Amino acid sequence: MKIGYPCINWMLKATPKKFRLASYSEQRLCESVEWNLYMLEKILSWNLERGFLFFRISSDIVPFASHKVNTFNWQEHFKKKFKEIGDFVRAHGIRISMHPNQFVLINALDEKILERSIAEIEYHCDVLDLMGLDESAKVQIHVGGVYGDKEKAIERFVERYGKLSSRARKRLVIENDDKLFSVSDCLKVSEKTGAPIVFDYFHHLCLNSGESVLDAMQACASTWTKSDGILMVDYSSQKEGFKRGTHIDSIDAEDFKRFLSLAEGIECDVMLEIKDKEKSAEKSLSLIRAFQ
DNA sequence: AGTTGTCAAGCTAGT
DNA sequence: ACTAGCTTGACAACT
Repeated sequence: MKIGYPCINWMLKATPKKFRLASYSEQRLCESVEWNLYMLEKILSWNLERGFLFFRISSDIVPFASHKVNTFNWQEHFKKKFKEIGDFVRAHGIRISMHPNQFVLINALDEKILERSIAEIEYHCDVLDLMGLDESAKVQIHVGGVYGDKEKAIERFVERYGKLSSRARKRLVIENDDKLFSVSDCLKVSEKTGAPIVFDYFHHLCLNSGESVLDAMQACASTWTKSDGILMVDYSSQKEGFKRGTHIDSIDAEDFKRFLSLAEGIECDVMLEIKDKEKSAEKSLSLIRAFQ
């Protein structure tokens, strides 16, 4: 079981450098990407020293990567650096994921939204391909919107999925969300597309069809083939006193131990989606050691 | 130097 | 009709 956290390391003050569309320039873009790649290297070695072998790379690593304003061939320009980081990742058996944001909706009704979504997915694939990572490095998205008819929304997802590039289909995985598409909905999508399912533990507690965590998790695990690697799990828990679905600021030891016993025996890599990032990740490692 | 409004993109539920 | 929330800060313009 590899443990990781998403995108940011607070201790290293490693947050991706961004800028506004209005300030776009090639120089600004290059400066940002250069910094972001430098920080990514820092994070990955920091992680390795402490035993974190799972990491989610921020979608902001290349600002405006899929925006039409960006005509710069950043892929070519940063090829060497991406490859170098990818070599490090492979040499140490680090697992990588990426998670495009909520604007990526491949079941959108609007063609323009679909077009932008595909461009964004292609960008994420570019990053992982440039790093030279195999198919176990994934790009995770949610099924998307319901648009008043869940069955039709699923059908649209399946149809659109079939038209994606083959490299996108190799990387794309779907994740159950907390409001619209549960694990059982995702299973329907997975059956028809072959896309593996990332099991989101917290989302499953928010939205399910009555299945146990174990059953849901096993069902998700069975959607991953050998080349996909083992099941990816997103872990978080409820921030008490806030509305359902709000992520906790710091890991809840009891809840995490409960998760560990529920997940016992299922091979998986766990991403801790918790606000204080590496701090909770470090706590989780000591909880895991105590658990074993 | 410190504060604050706003940021590429969309959906849904809640006010 | 409008906003918070989502993977959520931090850029950039203003005191």
